[in-house]
Amino acid sequence: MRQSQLFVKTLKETVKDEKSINAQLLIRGGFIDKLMAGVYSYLPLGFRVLKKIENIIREEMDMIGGQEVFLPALLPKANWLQTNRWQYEEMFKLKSRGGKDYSLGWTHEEVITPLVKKFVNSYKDLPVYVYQIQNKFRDELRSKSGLLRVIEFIMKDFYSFHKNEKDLDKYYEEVKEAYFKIFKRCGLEKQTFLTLASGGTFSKYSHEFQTITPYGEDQIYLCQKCKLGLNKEIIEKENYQCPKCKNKNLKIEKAIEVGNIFKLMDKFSKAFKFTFKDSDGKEKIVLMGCYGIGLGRLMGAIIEVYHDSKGIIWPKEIAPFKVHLIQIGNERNIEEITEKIYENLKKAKIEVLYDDRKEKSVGEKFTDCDLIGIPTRIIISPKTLEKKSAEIKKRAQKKIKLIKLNQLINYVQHNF
RNA sequence: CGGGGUGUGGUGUAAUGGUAGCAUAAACGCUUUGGGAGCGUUUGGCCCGAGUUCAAAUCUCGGCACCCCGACCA
Repeated sequence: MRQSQLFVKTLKETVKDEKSINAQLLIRGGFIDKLMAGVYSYLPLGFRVLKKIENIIREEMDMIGGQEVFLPALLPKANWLQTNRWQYEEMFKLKSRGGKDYSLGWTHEEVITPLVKKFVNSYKDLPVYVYQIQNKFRDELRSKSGLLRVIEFIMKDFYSFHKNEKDLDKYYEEVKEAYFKIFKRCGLEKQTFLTLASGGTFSKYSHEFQTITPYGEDQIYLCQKCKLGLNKEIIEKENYQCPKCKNKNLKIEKAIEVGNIFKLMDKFSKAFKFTFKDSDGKEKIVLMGCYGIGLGRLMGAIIEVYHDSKGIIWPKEIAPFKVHLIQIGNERNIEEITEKIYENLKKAKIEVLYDDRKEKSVGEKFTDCDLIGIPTRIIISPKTLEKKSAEIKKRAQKKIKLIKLNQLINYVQHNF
């Protein structure tokens, strides 16, 4: 993509109505735009990142047998009455002209449970794994911290249906592993810890995936021995000791909840009378699990972890582009050479953002480059051309390297 | 929802009752090209409404919006 054609421009200064790092950098870099408190538009660069995250999640969910669907966001009152959640405070409600009540979906158990029930009669039909990636609406009392707490957001919600607890337990562990893979691919492997949370009425524990950053809004207690995280309710219940390894050396860390998984057990299947005929001929209740990841929050969390004073430092797999190609100097031979490199990078299927802006000063191009945070920077300038080379620098590192022009594409293909 | 704060060109700011100014961005021209470069010209603004006053960006009231802390977040 040519930077000269990007309709969104970077901002030089911090905006005054955002304090959080993720919002500042995303807005200044032209990744997102705020429509109102807690509601953001994703702009071309930001949408590319979002799609990268979405695809990672999709691949890992498909890998464990997930079947992707797309459920409505506009939901009927009747289903919420059935589970007694019509009065839930965080739910946005609206009325049609004819006076019918609707809600915007803040979670989808009330849709997915009766849907799957329509097709499942026998133990032979189980288990079922279904997920979607879709907008959710939650009437939070206070949106805050940029993408970390919003009222409209894109969420991957995954639901599993099982014939018994053993099967649910086994699958729950598989999802846990898939989640670790997702966070690893997003660059958060070292910072993200499985954390025990209260399971509510469903089971003893639920699990959160907490990413440690100084700017997190949650607080967890990380066991220094087994690296299990505990939230506040749990440590009080467990008497300030890790329930897994009985260690008492717990360190308080600030963290962002980037995912959570629950065993719903029969809470929703009961409400919708979702039963099946088991192999012993008996009618039994279906057991459910649910597994969520907020995509925007994950994106925000990544920035809270990966940035410096100049801007974002995207992890490789979710960066909007792999390479930021920058032309310095407007002499015709420089332009011709850079254009050719741009075309060759595209032909080699390397995602490239090409700063072909003629009127911008060198300093501004560098500043924008650092702000946008694409992993690899390639510069073509009179200086590099003297040596028939291009300069390569990684965003996360200081050292620069000259690579001969005729080896450039090959080098990029094999090293990044 | 309780508390605190803030609304001035696209962005960032100044003017505290008396001519709305500066920087930056944008447009045009010329120069310039390894860390937001220079000169000249130009365009564009007081969140909304009511009130006080000779006079309101400034004071009062109401509304709207945004940020921060807390509560809330199966």
